[in-house]
Amino acid sequence: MDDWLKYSEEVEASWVTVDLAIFTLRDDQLMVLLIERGVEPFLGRPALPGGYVQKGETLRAGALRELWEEAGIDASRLHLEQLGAYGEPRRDPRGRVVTIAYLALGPDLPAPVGGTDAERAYWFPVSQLHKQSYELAFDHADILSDALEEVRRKLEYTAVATAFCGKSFTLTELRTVYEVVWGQHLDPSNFRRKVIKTAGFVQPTGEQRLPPTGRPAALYRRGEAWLLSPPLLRGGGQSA
Amino acid sequence: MDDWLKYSEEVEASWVTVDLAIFTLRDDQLMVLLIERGVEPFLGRPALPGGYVQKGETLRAGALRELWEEAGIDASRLHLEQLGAYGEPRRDPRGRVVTIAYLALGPDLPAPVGGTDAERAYWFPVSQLHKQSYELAFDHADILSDALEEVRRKLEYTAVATAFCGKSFTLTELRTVYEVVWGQHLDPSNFRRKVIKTAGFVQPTGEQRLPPTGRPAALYRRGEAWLLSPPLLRGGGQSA
DNA sequence: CCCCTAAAGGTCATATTGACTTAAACAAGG
DNA sequence: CCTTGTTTAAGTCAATATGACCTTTAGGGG
Repeated sequence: MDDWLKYSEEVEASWVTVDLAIFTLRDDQLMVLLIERGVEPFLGRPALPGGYVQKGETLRAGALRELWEEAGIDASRLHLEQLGAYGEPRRDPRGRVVTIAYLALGPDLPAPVGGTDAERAYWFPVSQLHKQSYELAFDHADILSDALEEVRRKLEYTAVATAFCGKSFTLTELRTVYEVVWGQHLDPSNFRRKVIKTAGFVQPTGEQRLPPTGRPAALYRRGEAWLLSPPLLRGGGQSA
Repeated sequence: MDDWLKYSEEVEASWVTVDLAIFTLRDDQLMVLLIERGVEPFLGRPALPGGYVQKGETLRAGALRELWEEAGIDASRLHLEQLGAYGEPRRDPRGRVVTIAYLALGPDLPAPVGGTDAERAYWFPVSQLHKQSYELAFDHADILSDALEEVRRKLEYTAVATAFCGKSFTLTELRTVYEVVWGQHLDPSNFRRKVIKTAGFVQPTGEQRLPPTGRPAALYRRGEAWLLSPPLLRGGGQSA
């Protein structure tokens, strides 16, 4: 640690945290997990779940642990990817805190339970975020906004939409993911055609599922491909 | 800082650094800026430029400052975007150091000059990186690999290729960027057609440039669009 | 058996792509 | 001042993909 000395005036120790923007679909709405902060600063304010990275812990492991501690969610089944680092000097009143934001997606997840630092945890509809009175703690509004944009873009050129579905799913369910996340209607027929001919996106399980009414739907599971080529572009309001 | 106390056993102070993967094109080769480390650890080994973030400094400002200090490059004209955070517990032998990696792109840049912590700085051809004997310090090989993949993907759906060109450029120059970065030949005619009809990608300046021989080429500048729709996909080896 | 519903599959005009050809604009050389 | 070489620019065309529809199929319930 010798060569740190000459920086003693300019370099400072930092604390590193992880924050999670975790999304799921509940009754055809895109929901994000928020907590009500149980400690200062921003006590009582809504925030993304997160907390300090611990000794010897990878960033990813820290994200998984915080999700479990603050909301009782086992993220091992989730899609989890890093979003980026947020390190504005004054983003945390307690000192220099750099946070690594993670993006998580999962199928219809259980109601979360509050944890140690979180008074309570709950699913909140993304569509209601703009409502005044909903000011998130720290710079979490920025993080959440970036996370949303990332999800919407990733639906286009990766198979990440399947992370919102169960192990097997119908094409209608998959299309609903796109419709809800993009907030636009897609033509069922054209959507089916594109998805099926996109190599490695989905593969039929051979089984079926009965809808409440109507013809049985074939079930699919994720294919091997992660990157979609060609991608499913959301053009300007079209239908597939 | 009160609530940090209860974590005293598990939470540790960290040092935050920035590292830069900066690319440019020099005589039709993709080059990355490397430095030879002038201090321990990894003294004498090649590495990405980078260093500690200072007090009150944003991460981005730290990246710009390090680039100037270690290679004498003024990055204010460059395209600079965050790549992600790398925080494996043992990635730095000196202790817990989390680095925020930045990706920078610029037009044919001047030969860099060595700085304080860098014995020397130099442009290195990306194509030569796999060569054994070229083992970068820390986890910089991972960062560089991620940066390369990011550049290649971003060429597809953003106008970032223009960052490799000067203020005005010919379509042949722009095409060369794609060809060098993707390592694949593109049909000049089809490339022209796509670029021109992609709204907001480029706009003609009205001026021309005389090539060493042949018909004058029209000059273009960047358009207003950042996201390309439709994107320029690199399919499977085709021509536009 | 008939009706309702949702899935699955088909049609068709238009737009886009990839491969290729042709025309245009300069410099140099005889 | 006409020819040649070279590079940019523009055009052709068959194959494919897309967007907007329509039709058929396979259930359940009355």
